[in-house]
Amino acid sequence: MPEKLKIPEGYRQTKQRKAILDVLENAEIPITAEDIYLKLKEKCIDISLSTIYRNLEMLCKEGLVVKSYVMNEDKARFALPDKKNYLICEKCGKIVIIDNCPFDKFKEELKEVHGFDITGHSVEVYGICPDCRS
Amino acid sequence: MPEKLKIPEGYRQTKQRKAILDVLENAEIPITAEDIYLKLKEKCIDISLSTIYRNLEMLCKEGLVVKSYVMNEDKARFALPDKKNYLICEKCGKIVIIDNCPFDKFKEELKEVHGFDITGHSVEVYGICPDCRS
DNA sequence: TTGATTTTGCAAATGATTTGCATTTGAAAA
DNA sequence: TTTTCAAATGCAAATCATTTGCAAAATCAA
Repeated sequence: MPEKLKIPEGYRQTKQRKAILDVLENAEIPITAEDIYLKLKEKCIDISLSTIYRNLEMLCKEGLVVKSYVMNEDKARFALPDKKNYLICEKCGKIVIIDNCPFDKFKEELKEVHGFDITGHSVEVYGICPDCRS
Repeated sequence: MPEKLKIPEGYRQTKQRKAILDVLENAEIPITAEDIYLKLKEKCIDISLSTIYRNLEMLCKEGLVVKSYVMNEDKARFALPDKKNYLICEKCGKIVIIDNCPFDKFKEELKEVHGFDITGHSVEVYGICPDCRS
């Protein structure tokens, strides 16, 4: 049961904003701006693409959403932070979320070696999914 | 001493192709198509951007080059596979290559859990570099 | 309810990347 | 070496995701 995300302090509660956040909360995998547009259109919520992009930008800046790119795709994908690490099948494009990303263990080591304070990371793993292998 | 990369079998040896590969071999970090264009212009090698993009696409398909995106940047970066994992400073944008990516150890686990045959991965880590912290 | 301010929608602008096509070039064959 | 032809290039135009300007609509505090 995912706790409902709140629109960050200082921003107004618009129905578009809430609708976008709602789509992101219910998405299984990272989705594109257009995916959001279409999903909302299905629910008869009319919203302009620029509004979607503007909100996505705001949500990323506030850290509620993470933007990423998939190889050979020409558009950005957006997801809540817990869905930012994923496997992509090179054949069919299927995306599977990696839970419990082991990368966290590596943060300390990175800090020691490079002196960076790590604030976040994004992992994309490519492979062939079971369905495509057979 | 990096061994000179060879243009893949089945493709012609053009001077543009060799020049692009040469720039990539000498790059410390992932670079953009335009970086390549400018670097070659410095060396008085005139080449069109479309040729660069076409070759980059080919090199990616052949696995000699890896494409990636950096958050808040609007263009793709390209690098040899050994430079595909990196740290990015959120303040100054500095990029530092991660050698010996620990992710390899995780491949087996991913295969077991999700059934994917892993073919590659890309890791971007964000943080604040030592210079920007102080 | 009002008013100041934020958001939105629309259409136009942007900018990286792609594509069509005529011309040039590499390399296999003669 | 010369010939031959598919592959590669350069240029300009086309694409297409994303951004931006601006007037109208919506939010929310007073």
